[in-house]
Amino acid sequence: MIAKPPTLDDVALAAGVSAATISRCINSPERVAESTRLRVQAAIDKLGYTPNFGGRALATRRTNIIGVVIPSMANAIFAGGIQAFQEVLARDKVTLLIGSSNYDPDYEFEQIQTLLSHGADGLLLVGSKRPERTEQFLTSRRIPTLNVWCFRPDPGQLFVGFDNVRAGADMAQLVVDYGHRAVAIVSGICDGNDRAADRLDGMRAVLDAPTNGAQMVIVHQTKYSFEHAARAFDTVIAQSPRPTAILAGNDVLAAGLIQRAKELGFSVPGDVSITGFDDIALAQFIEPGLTTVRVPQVQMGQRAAEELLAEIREPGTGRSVELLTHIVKRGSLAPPKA
Amino acid sequence: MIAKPPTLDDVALAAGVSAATISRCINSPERVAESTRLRVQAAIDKLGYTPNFGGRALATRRTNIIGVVIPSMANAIFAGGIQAFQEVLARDKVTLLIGSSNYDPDYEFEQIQTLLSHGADGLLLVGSKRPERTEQFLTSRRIPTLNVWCFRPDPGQLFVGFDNVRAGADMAQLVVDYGHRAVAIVSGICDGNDRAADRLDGMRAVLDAPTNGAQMVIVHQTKYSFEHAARAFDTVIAQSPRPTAILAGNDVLAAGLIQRAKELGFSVPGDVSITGFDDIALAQFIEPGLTTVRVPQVQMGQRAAEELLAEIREPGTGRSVELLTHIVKRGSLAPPKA
DNA sequence: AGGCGTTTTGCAAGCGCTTACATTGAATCC
DNA sequence: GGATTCAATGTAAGCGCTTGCAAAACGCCT
Repeated sequence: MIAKPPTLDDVALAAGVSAATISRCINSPERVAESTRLRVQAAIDKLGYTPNFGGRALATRRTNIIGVVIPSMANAIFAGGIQAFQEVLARDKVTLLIGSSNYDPDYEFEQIQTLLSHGADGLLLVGSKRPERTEQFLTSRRIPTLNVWCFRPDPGQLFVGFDNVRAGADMAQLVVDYGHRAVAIVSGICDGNDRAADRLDGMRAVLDAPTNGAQMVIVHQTKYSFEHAARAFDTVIAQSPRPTAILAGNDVLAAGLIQRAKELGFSVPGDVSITGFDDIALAQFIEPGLTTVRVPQVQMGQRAAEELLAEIREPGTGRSVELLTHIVKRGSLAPPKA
Repeated sequence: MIAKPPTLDDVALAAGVSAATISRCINSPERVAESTRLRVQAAIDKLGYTPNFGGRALATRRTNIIGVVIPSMANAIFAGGIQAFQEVLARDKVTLLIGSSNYDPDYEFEQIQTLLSHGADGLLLVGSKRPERTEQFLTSRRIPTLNVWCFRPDPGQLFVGFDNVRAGADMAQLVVDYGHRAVAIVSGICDGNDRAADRLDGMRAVLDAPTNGAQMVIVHQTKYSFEHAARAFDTVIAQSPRPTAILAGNDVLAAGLIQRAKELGFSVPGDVSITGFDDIALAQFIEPGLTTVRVPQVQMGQRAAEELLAEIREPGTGRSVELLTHIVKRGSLAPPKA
């Protein structure tokens, strides 16, 4: 015997008022007389009523659900930011619908469609560039969308993030300032990943600048995994001239590089310096500690939530926010020997 | 000029058929003639139609959304499992609504309510024990619910997990077998966290068994953070007799303990052995590598998805699954000196 | 050509909620 | 005391979709 959940009408009957009054009790209690409100509340409690989601969504055209597509849940990079994002949303009873794209633009598109077909009121996406098809879909649907982990002076879009180009350049500059002349880059795969591409661009610009006297030995792109990073190390270290520093596109890569380096008997930073990007928890536990770019994850998540909520409630009111990164110096970067 | 998204009727008009036919094209294409289906599909594409979520939810009483409440997104412990869970669900176009409880039963209850009020068809929860109030709410709503990260022979509930008691006992036994006699435990906070409590119970049972000749020096409960773990180390190491091994309730704690130990000049495992639990990515990067319990996260996520889907489609068909853990030996556990 | 069984399609009744508008009744003002 | 306000409540029209039922169309047989 399945008890069908009570509906508005059931409550209305029990409280001896019309359904509309119940609805008002829930959505704008101030428009209802104190006495009736109490009576209605009693009926609601007695029946254990909760509003039906579909009915409400249908009538209001709002779901209070925000969709999020992150490249991956499997590593810790996005976790902190999402946690902060969700905490802010939870205050407004807005909930997260989450999908992951595995760094694949096609799959990202699919996830976006799924999220929207599930009624998301707005979208949080990572990065700024996506295929034409996706962009079109997004604009044609006029869904409030906010991009994180990047920042571009693009008036048409909303960003809460930081300048990957500059952050990459900063790190490269630091490495050059330490005296490294032969430098390698192990980047994430840039195709379909503007953050990786931007970081790489920034690093490249510095290393290629003739005034720095540095040489970019090799740029190696690989997937974000410890195993791929280990293999990348083998390739990179075999170059000639052998790089005295390796700039990694993120901390996962850096961790993999360091581990492999040690495995092969290279000392870090003695034989080779290695830098990361993101400052995930891992960075401080690796031996040596990872010199890396700290990304203001929590702040990014919070601001993103605020701006996206604003944009959803009143299109046009969300603001783009540029956050700053800074380099955290630990032991993995040092001047080259001799 | 806001273009209202096209509705079924719009498509019907465009294709010259009735709305019902469009609906059937989408939901059971085999019941529609090839020729009309093509015509309808063309109209759908032309108008960029996507079904309205509220309408569909209202009519079918299904949302294809599954709610998940995890204790925290901020650390990596649950990420892998959730990723696997979501991958399986994505195949069936089911999406995840995620909330986090911050290890607080009250907050968990709130999140559960929010998820259900957002229309979740089913629920994935971590752990098995929750306050009476929560249990009642859950059963009164008859929502298909599956618990992960634990396994109990409770016929009324659905589990896909492992036996934390046994896993904890196994690790304690290993430590005793290595010859440790003075052992400390740094556990997560057990109140409201049955996984932590179970692990602790398992460890305790072994250490208290008189035949083992071991002594449990102290049990210290603390929050899951590196900082808390560091402080826990200070307390634990000051006991007398000084423990030669510390069993940590999870890897985050273990990592914090090891870091603090090294900071204070203790060698691990020379002066003190430290073990973890969960085998997160961090475990292999710490120096020394962490001896820990590997939890079959991915498998757990996948099976959980399958069983929960089954239970939702046909209540009573979901099965509980017990998975096995095993210990991964790395460098952090060794026999005591002398 | 008529009859039969089998698709294929349309009709129309909801699903549960919100909200513009109408109605009621009480309070306020000349 | 009657007109005027205004707050509190009710009425009813959707919101967009699914689905049981009935009608129509079709293929095939006699």
